[in-house]
Amino acid sequence: MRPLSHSYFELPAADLAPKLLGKIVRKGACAGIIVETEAYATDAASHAFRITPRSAVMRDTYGYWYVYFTYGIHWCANVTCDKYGTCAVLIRAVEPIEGIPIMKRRRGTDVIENLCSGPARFAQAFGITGADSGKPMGGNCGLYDAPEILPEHVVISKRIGITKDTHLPWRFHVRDSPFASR
DNA sequence: CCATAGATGCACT
DNA sequence: GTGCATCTATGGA
Repeated sequence: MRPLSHSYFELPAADLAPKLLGKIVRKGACAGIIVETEAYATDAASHAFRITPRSAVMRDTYGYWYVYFTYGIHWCANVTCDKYGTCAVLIRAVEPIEGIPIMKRRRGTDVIENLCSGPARFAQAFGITGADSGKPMGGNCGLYDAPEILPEHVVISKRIGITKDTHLPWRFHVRDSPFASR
């Protein structure tokens, strides 16, 4: 399994987000196919709207993990990108492929469709936390190459769970995937 | 099926 | 002190 070419991460988030659909994400014994992403740039909904110590990795890197804690409970995992800008792609849902028993144990459910169908569910199932933030792709945790999803199978819609700049069509998911969020 | 409330803690203002 | 790039349980139709 070949690591995703570093040139992918040079792209702005809105270009990279649909290209990550169909690619493999792996951490340790867990692996899956990315089926839903969102792009965040310097729009008002993004943590990069104003750079803080937490979000500085979005400005300073591309091809790194940016993992943040929210709602007192959840971790959400992004891939930083854009060689010349400040961007990240949020991984919102994944189709589980390997390490499914581990995911079931971490998530506390046997329902496969619920293991990784949401950004915090995915992070919990894969064991991704703040300890992974600020690290480059590769090693224990990274993205791997796989065939692209055909454009006619990519659904473009508005981002979910935000209150600002809700009009931007920056959510991408695989049509009819039972593993996407709802 | 849908809608709402509560959890829970940290970053940021 | 405010507000989350969320999830789950619960209650009603």
